[in-house]
Amino acid sequence: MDATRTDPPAPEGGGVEQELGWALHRVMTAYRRTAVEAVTDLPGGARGYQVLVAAAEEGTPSSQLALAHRLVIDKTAVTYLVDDLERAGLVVRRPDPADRRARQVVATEAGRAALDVARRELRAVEASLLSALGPEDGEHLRHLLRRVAVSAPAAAACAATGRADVE
Amino acid sequence: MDATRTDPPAPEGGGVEQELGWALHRVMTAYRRTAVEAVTDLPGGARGYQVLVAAAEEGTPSSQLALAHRLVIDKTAVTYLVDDLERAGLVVRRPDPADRRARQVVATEAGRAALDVARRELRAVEASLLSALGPEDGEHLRHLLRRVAVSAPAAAACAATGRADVE
DNA sequence: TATTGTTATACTCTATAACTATA
DNA sequence: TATAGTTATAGAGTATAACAATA
Repeated sequence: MDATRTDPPAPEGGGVEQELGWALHRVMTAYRRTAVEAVTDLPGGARGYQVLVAAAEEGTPSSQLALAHRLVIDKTAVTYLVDDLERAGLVVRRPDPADRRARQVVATEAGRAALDVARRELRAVEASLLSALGPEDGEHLRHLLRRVAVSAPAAAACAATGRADVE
Repeated sequence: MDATRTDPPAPEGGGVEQELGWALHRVMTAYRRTAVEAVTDLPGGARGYQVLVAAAEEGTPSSQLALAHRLVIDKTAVTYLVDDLERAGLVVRRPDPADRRARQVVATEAGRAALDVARRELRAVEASLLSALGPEDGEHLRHLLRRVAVSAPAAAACAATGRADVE
């Protein structure tokens, strides 16, 4: 940093630094910032990466709507992301044999290769983000975050599924 | 939730659920979603709240630029947020006696009152978000997040301060 | 009638550059 | 020349509604 800054002196107890929202925003911002650089080759950036991860899973022929629910992004965004990934040859849309409305998104060989590369770079970025914690606390943070994420109501699903009972 | 969903069956080990980015995004989304409802009275939503928190701190006559650094939002956004908060009578801009270019942002009495209300509602929202963890693990997660947030490079400051040495 | 996927549209947040007034 | 604040603008990300095809 600079030597002539005016903002470092804020070590108080009641400041914004104590706010959960502040910490979440700051971590999220730092993560996004470094992550987009790590997966800059993938269409759709960090979100394209998540779609690719889901598409590369075996045994889970995800429909686009199921993808939207799991990734907590709007189904309209999934359309764009899959468009871009498909154009890049990383995934393909297959008709669902059981439901002719639905289309399964699966990764191609090129997609899996690209995913491997991206995953490695992303893991490095994550490690550097969590480097302030030791490896143990870093793993602990991942675990706690995952628990909260799983328990959090994916409220986006309400709009995505067209539920009308949530006035 | 609904009884006829198709996405719950994804309990695999290698899925997106293992991704740090997935957990962060999902937690952040859930937080933002509930937080904006909790502070719906405040101009600027969750970010307006953070500005108000900083403005209400004693002994820290924050300039707008210092605010931008701490909150990791662009200085141009601070202008809008302070505009709205000032129009609502929650903060005022005071000239910095030591630097006629700078303007200190301080909360008014009404601002402090609104902050108290908002803070209470936000604390309840946070508790419900972290309710899946016990009170102990919840506190632990806050602590770990804070450590990462503090250590994370506030890269936004580069653009905000006009540093030119970062290619 | 309800759901999957698509398109169109708007709104928020973010990022950058250009401008002013001070230093 | 550099900094604090403002304004304008463009780009992501997000949200909603409307539509076609299918269930």
